Amino acid sequence: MLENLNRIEVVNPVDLIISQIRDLISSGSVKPGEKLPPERKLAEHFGVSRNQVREAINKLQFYGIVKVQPQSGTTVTGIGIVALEGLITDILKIEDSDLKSLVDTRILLEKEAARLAALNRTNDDLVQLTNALKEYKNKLSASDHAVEEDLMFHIKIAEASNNKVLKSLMMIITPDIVKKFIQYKVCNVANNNQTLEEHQNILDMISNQDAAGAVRAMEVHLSDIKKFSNNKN
Amino acid sequence: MLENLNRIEVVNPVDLIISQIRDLISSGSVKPGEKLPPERKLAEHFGVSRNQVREAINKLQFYGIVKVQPQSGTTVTGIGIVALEGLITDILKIEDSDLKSLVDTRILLEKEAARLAALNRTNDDLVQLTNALKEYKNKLSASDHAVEEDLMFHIKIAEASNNKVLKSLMMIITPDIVKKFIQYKVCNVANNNQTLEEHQNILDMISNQDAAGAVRAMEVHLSDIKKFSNNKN
DNA sequence: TTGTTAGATTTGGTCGACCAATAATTGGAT
DNA sequence: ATCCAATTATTGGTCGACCAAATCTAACAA
Repeated sequence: MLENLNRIEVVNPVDLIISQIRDLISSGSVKPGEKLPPERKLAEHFGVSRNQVREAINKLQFYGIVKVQPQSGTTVTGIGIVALEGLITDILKIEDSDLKSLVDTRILLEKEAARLAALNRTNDDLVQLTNALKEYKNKLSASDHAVEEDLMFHIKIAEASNNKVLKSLMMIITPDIVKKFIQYKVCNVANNNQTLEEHQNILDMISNQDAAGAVRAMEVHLSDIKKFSNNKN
Repeated sequence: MLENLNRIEVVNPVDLIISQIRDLISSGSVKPGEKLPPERKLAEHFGVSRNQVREAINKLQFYGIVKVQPQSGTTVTGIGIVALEGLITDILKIEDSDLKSLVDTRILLEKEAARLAALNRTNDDLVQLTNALKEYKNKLSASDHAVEEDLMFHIKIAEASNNKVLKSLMMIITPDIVKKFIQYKVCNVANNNQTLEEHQNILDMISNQDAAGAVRAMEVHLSDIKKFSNNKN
């Protein structure tokens, strides 16, 4: 019965304003490098309050579409078509993605991170990794729930890879992975002692600067997760 | 002379508030799942206006640290340590990264996207890719500057891969790549006709569902860029 | 004609007050 | 004692007004 009722579309007004401004850019009215009309004009033109326009511009700034300069104006950065193809809503909305995409992509990044870490790690990186592993062990013996420490170890690997972009991307998807894992209660599946051993293996390979070995160790480590995600979706 | 003067630290007040709230979370005063103190209390406690607190909370919501529920409160999501290790500032600040990291990571993502696209592409994907290639060709013959159309083709490949996360990540780093390319004037280096041919090759491989071939074609296509980035940094 | 400067205007940033929806409290009926 | 409805308090959201910095204008001097 109820499912036949149309879902009420409660559209956020700022999202509407965002797409309006987007149209302004994609139609060519305002080209990259040029200034957006002032907030007051936009507010008047759209028939909304200035605060709504401000919030919309704020979001656009987050996405890197525009850059606001106090007491001067808001300029459109030269990112062009890419962000305008109705894609804005896609960026950073990974939470709707299916678990498989998330895990597959994570594995891709993690393997590369392990490889680069084996090649580029400094001695300080090894210390950091060892510490992270130790903290993970401690947390495990205390509370048998150490998702954050687990992921922290992986983040440290990304750091050791000396590729900031890789690290940033991993950090972008990591929270979503945690969310999904908690949602599906993956933790119960994992054997914590085995995880610990696998972490140690990865660390050894990185320590020995064995790139291929590190990739392999990481692959083994993530195989369980991959299996799980394949079953789900 | 001038370089001996200390640079004036013009710290954004909201960033300070953000770290204050972060401390509130990492110190354990507010655990994941619990509610943050109301905006008014926070404003009073920090001795700032409520708007500043609102803006800070807005940013935290963007980063996925908290979730605001109108007329109810702001709850801390369970993302834990990861976002708190002083890492917030790292996320999405890819623009400071060196070109090599950017290009290396892009190549990693692009090869995987090409592989998955060859495996998963639908007929509609082929139409989209063909159109994107055509638009690129048109723009080239008209203006010999078609960076956006070029990248659009790559985005379409990511779409055809049927891995939303991969696509999102590519879209996150793409604007930065464009920026760097314009900065270093990479466009002059590129031979546009050759690029066109390479795009056609990739499309053919994807069309034939030849995964290995698609990866290879993508590798060839990006090899010039890789060479360039290796020389720079 | 050109360069400079004082004033007016426009800009995004900030603030305090008010709004509607939610949550908490309280009072009474059973 | 328990449950429920009406009331009150609290919450994030919205708005219009004001602020200081940047920009523009134009008048004046060289």
